[in-house]
Formats: sequence, structure tokens, C-alpha cells
Amino acid sequence: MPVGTLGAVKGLSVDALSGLGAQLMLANLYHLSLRPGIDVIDRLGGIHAFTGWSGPILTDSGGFQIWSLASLRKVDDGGVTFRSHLDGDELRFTPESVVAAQHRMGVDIAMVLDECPPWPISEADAEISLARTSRWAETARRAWEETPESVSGLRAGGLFGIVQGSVYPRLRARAVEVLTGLDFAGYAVGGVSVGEEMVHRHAVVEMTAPLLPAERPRYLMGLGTPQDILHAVTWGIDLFDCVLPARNARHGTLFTDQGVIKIKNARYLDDPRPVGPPGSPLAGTSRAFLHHLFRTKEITGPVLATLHNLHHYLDFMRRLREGIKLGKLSELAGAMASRYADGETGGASA
RNA sequence: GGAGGUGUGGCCGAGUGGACAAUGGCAGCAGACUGUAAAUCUGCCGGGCUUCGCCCUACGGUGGUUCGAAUCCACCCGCCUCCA
Repeated sequence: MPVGTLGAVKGLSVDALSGLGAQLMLANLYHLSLRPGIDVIDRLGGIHAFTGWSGPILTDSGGFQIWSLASLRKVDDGGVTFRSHLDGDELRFTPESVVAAQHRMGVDIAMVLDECPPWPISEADAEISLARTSRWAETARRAWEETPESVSGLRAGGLFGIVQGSVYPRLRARAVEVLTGLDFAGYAVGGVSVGEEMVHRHAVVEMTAPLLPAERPRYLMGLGTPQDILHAVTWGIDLFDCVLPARNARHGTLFTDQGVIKIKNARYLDDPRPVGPPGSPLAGTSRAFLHHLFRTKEITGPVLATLHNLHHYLDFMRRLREGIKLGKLSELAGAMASRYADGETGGASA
């Protein structure tokens, strides 16, 4: 899922996004609640009509903002109260209000409100946090059936639960048990991509993914680097979202099969080689030109780089799906992993 | 011709006796970024070294005052503005 927090992938039109073959876009309830506000989206006929994106949309609930905006919120058993990062306004999210808001926008996949705990965290604190997240999940699941009063009369398509429990196997297992008992349309693994080391990240996937029902989608929230995705796919994860390809593109880092290209580096000043492989959006764009666009701060630089990175990621996922279909995932994953390891400029992260 | 102003590191621009190799910004070089408070942030940025320190060269030029000068004085050079 390309990430379009405010309803758009930064730098791309909906046409450009669908041209890349994107199937599902992620948006964010916290950010959309502040601007333009759910009422506005409701009045305009829901999030698809509002954004013009006709493909599926998943909205994150604001649980991640409990972590990322930790200094601007207060959590209690009933929910979370944010102080807007824009103007300090109070914004109250409860499990029920979050479900209702996503119904009103008519999103395809709604996420329950969860508490994304920080890292590091003790097992005792993680357990307290998980207990709250679990109660919220039950509340959200009950609220899900209630039809909201909305202008658009829309409903969300499905509700996903979010497995928390930090790095602790006992807690992750308990979380899975609670959530599967509530019968969600899909299950997400949350609480990663909060600054933890790769070993922890991978351990969480390995201890959680196998416990999730095989017939429901498994969504790993917030990841990741190509290496992270490769690892998670081999462990049975189906769905990903990550700001990395889009954000890094805007910051001048391009993902390729050979590793990472930092296009702003002086070495690309007169590099005639194309940015992307044949058939990709930037197959006809030289590294020298893209370097020039970044150096001169042309808006087109970040836009083209975003096209490139999203294409690379979506193509990467396409190849993995193909590998799964052919029953050759482990072969493919092994080959890809070694390529990233041997990349000319190294992998995406240490 | 007269009057006034000004000259600082690649550029712009602070600094008007010691805390100054000299605030900022730009440019330059590199790094970071994982459910987006991010077209953002961080580091380096006169030269050399044994780089939490030392040495050299530096605030238009020359000379001087002073224990000490980018800062004060004299002369010279350049540039700008106004008047004629």
C-alpha cells in the first residue's frame, strides 16, 4: 500500500498512482480528522469521491500517532485525547468514534484504534498497554455493527484488528487469541517500525504471523525496507504499508535491485545511466538529469523519484506474488536478499 | 570638484580592543529517514597535523598605537550614494 496520509501520495496524482499498478492506498484518520475534517469528507460523498481515488482505501486509526505524537496526547481507558499538532485543538478518539468515522468516509478497510507502544518497553508495561488495546478491540468490534448516521450513508468494507504485545511472545500470542475470538476481517501486526532493531522486528513477525488465521489477510503495519518485506513475506505476511519509498524518494534516495542510489551525491553529476530499468517510469531519465533536478530543487525531482520508488516497490511485490504462485518464493527471496547484500551502495539500512 | 558611506571566509552578511578561525543564511560535501508534525532533519564546511588538542595563514593594502587589533590611528587602493 502506498501511503497517502492526507488522501494523496505526496507528489502523485491518482492517475499516476493507478498507472503504477497500485491496488490499495493507505490514508490516516488522525490527519484527515484535523484537515479537512470527517464532516467535509462525508458531505462530499466519502473518501473515494473526495480524493478521486477509486481503488480500495485503508485508513489507519490514529494508533500510530499515539506513539509518533506522544508528547501531544493523553491516553486513558476510554480512548485518546490529542492536542492537534497544528493548532493545539483537542481531538478525542475512542474505539467507537474511530469506527464510526471510518464508516462515514466509506473506507474499504478500517483499522481499530490501538495503542502503539514505544520501544523499548518492559514486559509489564507492554502487558498493561496490550490489555487496553484488547479492550478497545472488543469495543470497536461491537461498534462495527452499528450503522452510523452520516450524510453519505456509506459504510466501511471491513474491520481489521491489530496485534500488539511488543517483542514478548506470551503477549503476542494472547493478543492473537483475543482478536481471532472477535473474528475480524483481517489481522494486522502493529508495534513495529518504532525505532527497534531489525532482530526485534523480525522476531515479532516470526512469533506472530504463524498464529494468525491463514484464510484472512495478514498486514504488517509500517514496514518496510526491502529486506524487512522479504523476510515478512516468507513468514506469511500479505499486506504492507510504508512511508519509506515515498519519503526517501523526496529526500533523494532511490531503491533499485542493485541497492540504494543517493541521487544528490556529486558522483551522479554526469552519470548518463538511466535511473530505472527498461519498462519503468524513469527508464528514459538519466541519473545526471535527476541529480540536476534535485540539486536545483525542482519539484519534478521528488515527483520523478517517487514514481521510481513506488514502481520499484510495487514491482518488487509483483515479483514476490509471482514467486509464490510458482511455488518458488524461497528461491526468489534468497536471490533478492543476496542482491541487496551485495548492492553497490549497500542496502537501505544497516 | 564637494560631502558622506563602505571594503569580513566561494557568495550574502553579523561582529567595532581580549571570550574570534570569526554569529547567521546561501552554496558545497556527506549522513539519516520503516502504520508521514518530514519537499524534513543532522554533521562537516580556511589549510595542515598525532583532530575532545596543536600549528600555520586570515577580516582591501602598508605602516603604527597596544601586553593584545577584524575592531583604534595614518596614508594608500577599490566600490557605493548624494550635491555640483
